[in-house]
Amino acid sequence: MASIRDVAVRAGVGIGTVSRTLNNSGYVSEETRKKILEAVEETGYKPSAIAKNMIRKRTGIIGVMVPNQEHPFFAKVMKHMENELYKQGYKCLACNTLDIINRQKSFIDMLDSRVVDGIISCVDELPDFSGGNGRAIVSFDRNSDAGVPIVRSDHEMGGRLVAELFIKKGCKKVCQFTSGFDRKRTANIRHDVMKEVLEEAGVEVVSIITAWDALSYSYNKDMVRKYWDIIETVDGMMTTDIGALSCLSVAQKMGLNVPKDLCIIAYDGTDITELTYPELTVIQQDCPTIAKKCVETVLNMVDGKEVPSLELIPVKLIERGTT
Amino acid sequence: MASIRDVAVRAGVGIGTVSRTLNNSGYVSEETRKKILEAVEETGYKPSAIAKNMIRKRTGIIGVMVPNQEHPFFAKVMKHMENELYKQGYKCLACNTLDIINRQKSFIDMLDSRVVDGIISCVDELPDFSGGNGRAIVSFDRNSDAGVPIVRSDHEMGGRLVAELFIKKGCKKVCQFTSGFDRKRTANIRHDVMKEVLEEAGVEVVSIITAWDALSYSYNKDMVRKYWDIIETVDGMMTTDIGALSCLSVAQKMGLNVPKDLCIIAYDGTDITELTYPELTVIQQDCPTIAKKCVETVLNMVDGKEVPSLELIPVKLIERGTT
DNA sequence: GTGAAAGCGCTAACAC
DNA sequence: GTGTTAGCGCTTTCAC
Repeated sequence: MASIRDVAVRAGVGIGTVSRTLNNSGYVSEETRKKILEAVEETGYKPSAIAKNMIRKRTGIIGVMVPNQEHPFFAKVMKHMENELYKQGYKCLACNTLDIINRQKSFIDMLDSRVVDGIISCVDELPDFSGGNGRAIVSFDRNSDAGVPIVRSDHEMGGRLVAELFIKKGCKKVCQFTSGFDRKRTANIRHDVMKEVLEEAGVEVVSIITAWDALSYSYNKDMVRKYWDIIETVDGMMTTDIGALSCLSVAQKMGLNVPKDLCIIAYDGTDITELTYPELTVIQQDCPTIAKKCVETVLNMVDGKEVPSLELIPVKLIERGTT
Repeated sequence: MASIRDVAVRAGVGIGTVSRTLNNSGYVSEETRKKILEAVEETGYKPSAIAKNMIRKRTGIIGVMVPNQEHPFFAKVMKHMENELYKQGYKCLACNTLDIINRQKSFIDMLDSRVVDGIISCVDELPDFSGGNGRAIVSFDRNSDAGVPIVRSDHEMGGRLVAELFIKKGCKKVCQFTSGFDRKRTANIRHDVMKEVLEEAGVEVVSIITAWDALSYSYNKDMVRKYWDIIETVDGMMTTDIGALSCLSVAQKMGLNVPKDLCIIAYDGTDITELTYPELTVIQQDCPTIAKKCVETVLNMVDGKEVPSLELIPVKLIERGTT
C-alpha cells in the first residue's frame, strides 16, 4: 500500500508538498502539482484516513445505539440518521444493544477510546458517568439523569391526541399496552396523559404492562393473544405499530369488526401501518426531524457548543380506517 | 485527555512499561504494575483506538452497504450482521446507498482510505475495480462481475418451491412482480425458475416489471393498485413481503377471498408476514445464516485467506394462511 | 524487568 | 514555492 512517502519519492519532491497539493493548502507550482498527481496515479496512492484521524483526533463516525434496528421505528429513524450524518460528512456506526448490558457498555466504551466522535443513544440505562467529561452523547426518546440532552417526540401531545380521538369516536373503555411506569421511557408520558384525559372524560382505561423490551414481533402477537379476554371487552386500543398490527389481525380472526367493535390507534406510524386493511389510524412520529435534531445536537456537542437540554418534536395524527 | 505519556510520568515509569502492563505483554513487576494501574485510575486514561489503528493498520470496522436499511429484509439482515460482527470483535458501519451513485462510490472509497477493513455489499452496480487490489469485499444477494465473492439465498430452490406450491394449490394463472430481467439481481433467478416450472406444468405466468429500486412501501402499494386489473385475473401471486402485504390489503378491500380467490406467496419471510390475517405463506430467507456467512467471508478476506466464490443459503417454505 | 527510541502515515509550522 | 522536522498516541524492538 503506497504511502505519501512513496508518492513524494516518485515525484522527486518532499512529502509536505504532496500533502499541500492533495489538500489544496498552501502554494504549489503547476509543474510540481502535475508531477505529483501523476505519481499519485502511478502508485495508486490513497491517503490513509487513520493517519488523518490521528492528527484531527476525530474519526468522523457517530455511533447510533438502539435496542434493535430491525424494529420498524428504529429501522426508520436510523436510516434517517445515517442520511443526516452523511450530509454532514459523518458516518454512522450501528449499535444494537439487544438489551444486553455488555453491549451497551461496549458501545459507550467506543466513545472513550475515540472510535466514535459521539453517540446518539436510545437505551434505558445510560451509565451514570456518561454525561460528564465532555462526552458528546445525546439521548433519543429516553430520559436520562446524567445531564445528557434529550431529543424526543412530544408524547404529551401524542397522548392527548389519542385520548381526544377515542372520545370523539365514543369509546367507553380503552386498553393500552405500556412498558411499565417505573422506567425512564419517555413513551410512558403518552400513556399517562392519555389515561388522564380519558378518565377525566369518564372513559375507563385498562393498562396492560408489557415487558419493557417488548420490541419483537412475536412477543407482541403473543401478548395480544394472552390478553385477548381483556382486549375483547374494550372498544379502543392503543399500542405501537407492531402491537396494533397484531391486534388487528387477531381481531379479524376473532370476527370482530374494526373499527366498529374496536378502534385501534397505532403509535409510531411507520409505513407498515399503511399496508393493512383497513389501514391503521396512527400517531406518527416525525422520524426525519428527530434524526435531524439528534444529528445536529450531537455534532454541536462534538464541536463543544452549547446545546438545549430538551428538544420536543411534534407528532401527527393521521386518521385512517381503524377508528 | 490523558495520554499514555501522562500515565507514565505520573507512575514514574517509561511509556513502554505502561503499554506492556495494559496489554499484558512482556514482564512487569507486581509493584510497578500496581503503580501504573493507580496512575491510570487517577488520570482517567483511556487508550486511543485511533493510535492503535495506526499501528495495526486496521479499524476493526466493516461497512454494510444496502439499498435501504428501512426495508424489513435489509433491516433484519443488517441487524444479524451487526450481531455477527460484534461477536468477532468488529463494528458495523451502516451505509444506505438509496440508489444514489455518489453514495455508493463514497462507501467504496472508505475501503481505500481504510476507514473500514472490508465491505459487505448489496448493490447492483459495483465499480469494476472493486474486486481487485486485495480489497475485502463480498457481494450479498447480488451478482458481481468483478471477481467479488457472492453470498446469497438459493433462489433456484425458492423459485421451485413457489412454483410447486402454486401447482399443488391448483392455480391456473400466476402473477409475479419482478425487477426486470436485465439486471444483476440474483432475485431474478427465482422468477425465472418459477416461470419455467410453472409453464412446464401448463400454468400461465404473467410478469409485471417493477422499477428495479422498488423497495419502498408506498411504491409497492401503488403498483398493486395500478396493476389490479391484471392481478384480479390471476389466482396466484408471488412478490416480496411488502408487495404481498399490499396485495393482501387491496384484495381484502376489493372483497376477494384469500386464499380461495387468490393465493399469495411472500418472498423474504420477515416477521411482518406473521402479523396479517390471514398470515402470509412465505419463502423465508435465512437471514442469520446469510449474515454469518457474509461476515465470515469478509473477515477471511481481511485476513488474506481464500474464500469460496459463491455460497448458497437454503430457503424455507412456510405454509400459512394465504395459500 | 524496564527505559529509550524508532516508526505507523499524515499535517502543519518553519526554515530556506 | 518547497523541503525538513516535529509531533499525533501508541506498540515494539533492543539495549541495559
